[in-house]
Amino acid sequence: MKELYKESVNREGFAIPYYEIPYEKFFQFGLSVDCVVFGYHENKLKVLLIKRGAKPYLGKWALPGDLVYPNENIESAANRVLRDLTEIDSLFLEQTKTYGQVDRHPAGRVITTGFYAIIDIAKHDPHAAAWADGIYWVDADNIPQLAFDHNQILTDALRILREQVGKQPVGFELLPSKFTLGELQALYEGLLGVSFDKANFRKRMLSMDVLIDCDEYQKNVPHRPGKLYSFDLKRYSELKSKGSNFEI
Amino acid sequence: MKELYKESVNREGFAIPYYEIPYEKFFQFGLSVDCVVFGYHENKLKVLLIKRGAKPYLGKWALPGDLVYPNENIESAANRVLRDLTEIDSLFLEQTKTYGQVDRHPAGRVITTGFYAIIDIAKHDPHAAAWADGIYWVDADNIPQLAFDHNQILTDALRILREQVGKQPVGFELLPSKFTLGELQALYEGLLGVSFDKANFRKRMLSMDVLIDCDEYQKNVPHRPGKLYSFDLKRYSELKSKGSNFEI
DNA sequence: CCAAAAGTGTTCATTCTACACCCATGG
DNA sequence: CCATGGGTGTAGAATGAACACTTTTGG
Repeated sequence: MKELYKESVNREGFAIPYYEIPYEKFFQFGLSVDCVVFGYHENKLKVLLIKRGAKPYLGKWALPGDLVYPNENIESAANRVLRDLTEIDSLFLEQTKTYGQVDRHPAGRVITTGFYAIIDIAKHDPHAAAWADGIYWVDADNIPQLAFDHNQILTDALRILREQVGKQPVGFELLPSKFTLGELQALYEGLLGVSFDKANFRKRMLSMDVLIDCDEYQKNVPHRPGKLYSFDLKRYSELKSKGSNFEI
Repeated sequence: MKELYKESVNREGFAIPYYEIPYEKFFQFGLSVDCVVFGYHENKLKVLLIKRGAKPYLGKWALPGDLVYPNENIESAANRVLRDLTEIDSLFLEQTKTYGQVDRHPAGRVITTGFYAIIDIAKHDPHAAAWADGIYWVDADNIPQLAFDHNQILTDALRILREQVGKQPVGFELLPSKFTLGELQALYEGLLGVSFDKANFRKRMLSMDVLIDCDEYQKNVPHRPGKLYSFDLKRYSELKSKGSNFEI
């Protein structure tokens, strides 16, 4: 590949505006998106993995992702991938990082942009899209060997999720719309791998003023039923724009 | 452009492994890097801008950047751009975000990955690379209209810098290698647009244990000379890996 | 009755904030 | 002498950690 460049472009030769250098050499990149989809179930953080239904890495574990079409924005492509899996559209979806090692894709120079998404497992039942032979929720702390550089992409996404969860109420996206403070605490503890004092955790959460008291209680639990809360997105946005940071 | 895709690929038709679909349609992307280079001078945060020496946007203000060569890693390209400007190699350089609006580049589909870098203005005197007609330090709070979507890229980089500066000692990269606590405080205040109590700021900084007392003092200042400190990168890395976070 | 998890109050230590005050230098 | 910024100590407020205790449900 080295020769491609040497043959066509002389670095010092940039007195020629690059706009007028034969462009074809530069327009050889492919672009893809890869989504790290997080869910939470039975006290454990899960990641959605597929078994690839296409070469290369046919039959191997991978992150759901696809090539971006030439007429498609990157974010749209990521949304499309998720829609193909979950049938829903407006998910929490955020760019993580872009990966461009020259040799990361066997078929040529493919750049990939990572995204992370969060979905409520109870509410959505993802199914294999056309490009996947199967789809599975895998424990985030027990990830198999993945295709391409997907282990790296996943590790980075996990780090970013953990950074965010302590600073924004990202956690609420992982829970059903109504939840108890105990469930919320278990979630945070699971994500961050630490444990909090119950009394202190509640005080902090309630003082953030982003929880709506639903005036409802758990039912059929073999212990005192917990009060249900939901997340006040509107209030959160207001406070956020005023500079609050929601540190745990 | 819409037709390109429709003509060659039927989404439902992905029973055909995409690896075997004519690949040319997907390998039409160009990739570039754009660097937001920060410096600090006379109590003000500056950004390095160029006047473009090439079409498109010839003669307009822009961020320094260039197309990535097909055999070149993204980070290497960003490093190359900076090296062309500053003649130095190992700068603080970090990816920010990737931009891929379909119509962001008039010459075709060009994705760009943003980076931010920090250099000590006193130590380096950047010069126009071949692709630029001129190069200028511009006040970060007074940025002109830039080419492409560079205003967006810059805004994002600025936000990320501010987020980082409160959490990591990024600030030290902006100062000369030996500095007084007063200079450090002025830097933080300038970056974040807030002011700190002198006594408290010093206590916090010194308690972080990442400053080396140089046992030297300022000279020829019309006030009591301040003690000079330098940043202990090694110590910082140690503490960082143990989980310290250096919040201000 | 017990187990299990909800929910609350209080103490003590730590950290943060504000502010007052002294110090060393050039002019 | 003054102006300027360097440098430090302390009181009181706010916050955080630890822990003990009560409550409500199902079994």
